[in-house]
Amino acid sequence: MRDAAKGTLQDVVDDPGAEFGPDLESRMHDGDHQALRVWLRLLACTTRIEDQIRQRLRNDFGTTLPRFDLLAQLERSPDGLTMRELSQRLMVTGGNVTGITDQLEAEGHVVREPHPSDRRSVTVRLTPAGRRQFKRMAATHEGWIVELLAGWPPEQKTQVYELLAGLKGHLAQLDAARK
Amino acid sequence: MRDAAKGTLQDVVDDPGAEFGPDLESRMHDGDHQALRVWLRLLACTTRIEDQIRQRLRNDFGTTLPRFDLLAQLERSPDGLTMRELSQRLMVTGGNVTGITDQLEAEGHVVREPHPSDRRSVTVRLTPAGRRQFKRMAATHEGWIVELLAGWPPEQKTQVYELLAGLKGHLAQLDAARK
DNA sequence: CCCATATCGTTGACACCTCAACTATCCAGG
DNA sequence: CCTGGATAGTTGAGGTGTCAACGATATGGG
Repeated sequence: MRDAAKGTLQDVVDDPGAEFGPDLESRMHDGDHQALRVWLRLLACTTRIEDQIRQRLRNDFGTTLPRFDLLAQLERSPDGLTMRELSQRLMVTGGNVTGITDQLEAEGHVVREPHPSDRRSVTVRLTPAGRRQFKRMAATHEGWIVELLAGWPPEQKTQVYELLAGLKGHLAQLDAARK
Repeated sequence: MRDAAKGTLQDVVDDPGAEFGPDLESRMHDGDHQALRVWLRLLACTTRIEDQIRQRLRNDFGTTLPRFDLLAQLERSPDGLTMRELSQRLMVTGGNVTGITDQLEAEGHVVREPHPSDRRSVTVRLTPAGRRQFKRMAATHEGWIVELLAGWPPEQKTQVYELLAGLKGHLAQLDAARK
């Protein structure tokens, strides 16, 4: 650890990470590994964007990000999804999906229907009101994302998108190897 | 919306985002804006890494990510930090910092001390035990990050790091303009 | 048919996180 | 001095998230 002559580190060390005010990156040390620097910056950016979206969803639509996310998944699955499928797609636990679905059901945005062939299972479906509400939010939401990501010209967005594919593939591979 | 002849979109549309199994990106539509695609992939990657770290911190050290983050901030501030400073650096609310500090204080990892000149304020400081515990975790943690980001060769890490600087600057600018 | 095993969804305990309200304290203008 | 407005930290309510335990149902091997 802390091998100052590591070579590949040098190209990134010109930036101690303190140029945009104190945030997660302020936990960085000069000798820290390149990967840690990248990770903290990635995390800081993602968190900031997520906070913006959460706040705007609250102010403009009186809803929350997880509710919006669940509606978004249902909206592109006209036949509905099981709790298990929702859990996988949202990358959260089943217990969590139960709670969010309870909320959305109480609001009248989704319904739970018995699964035709498997009595353990439940199919969650968008109501017409839920679909309307989602469509109304989705357009605005997309505008927010465009605004928040305007720090990148289109070519750079493409570049990031493709770089992230590499990371995503590696993470999926680790996941598969871990089982 | 949904202008199929937008041109700058084309370079990224070859990838419907369904190649790594169902996750957040499965909420994508073919006509969606490039920014939305980038955002969902960014979010999916960050979430996956965060989940890994959270799980390993739990299994190997019986602690949580927010507690680790708070210790990390204190570790590089030998004179301690006020609740306000912690709140800013961790990018969470003050009430949240109160709770996490309560936990860490009960565990004997940090202490609250009265601020010398401002009686409203509190200085939070690492105890020797807290410092030991953090150092033990930090080394392992860095290894995890290196492993999880191994999907990128060093040049690509540098590239991402620099691309994210642009985004971060833009977001900080939006923040400043919004007040 | 029966049973071991696995899966689906829910529940409860607990941690995290935000917001809004509140107390205590500081500070600047009168 | 002293009063109004800002700031530091805490509290409580409520949504989000995890994990572990649980009942109900499915399924495949005897």
